[in-house]
Amino acid sequence: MKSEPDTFGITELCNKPNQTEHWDGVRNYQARNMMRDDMKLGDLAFFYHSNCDVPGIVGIMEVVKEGYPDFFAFDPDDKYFDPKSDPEHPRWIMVDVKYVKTLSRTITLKELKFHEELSGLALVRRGNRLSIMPVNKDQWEFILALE
DNA sequence: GCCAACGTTGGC
DNA sequence: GCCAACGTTGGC
Repeated sequence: MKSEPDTFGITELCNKPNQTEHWDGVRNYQARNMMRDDMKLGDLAFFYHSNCDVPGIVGIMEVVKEGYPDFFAFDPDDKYFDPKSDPEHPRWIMVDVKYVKTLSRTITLKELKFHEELSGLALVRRGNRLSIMPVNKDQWEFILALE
C-alpha cells in the first residue's frame, strides 16, 4: 500500500492512537475492489513510500478492520469529497490498518526491480500507478528476506 | 520540473 | 462505443 511520506508516512501511522488509521482517499476502482473484496482481517501489508527521495518498502502493517464506506467522500469540505458517493450508495471503500513494524532499512524500488524473482510483482510492472497492489506469499517472503 | 503511462470525462 | 482532451501519479 502506497503513501507519500510527506502526507502520511509510516511514522505518522506509528504515532496514531492505537497505532491504527483508516486508509482513506483511495479513488481508484481497482484499488477499491481490493480493499472491498480481498483484504481480510489479519492480512499483512507492506507500507510503501512513494513520490519521495527513496521510494520503497519501509514497514509492515495489519488489516484490523475490513472494507467499509470511506465517509470522507460524503464531506463537501473534504479534499476527497465525491458528490457521486452518498451513505445510501457509498462508492468508495477503506480499511483500517495497524502498525506492525518498521523495517531496519528501506527496501528500495530499485532493489525490487533488480531481482528476477520479483518480476511478477505488480509494483515493478511498467507504468503501474495503483496505490494498492497484491503481493503473493513467495514474493512476500522473498522481499522480507532482503531486509 | 519533466514526462510517460494511466484513468476519467464527455462530445459525437 | 469511440476517442480526444484532460487530470493524476510517481519515478527520475
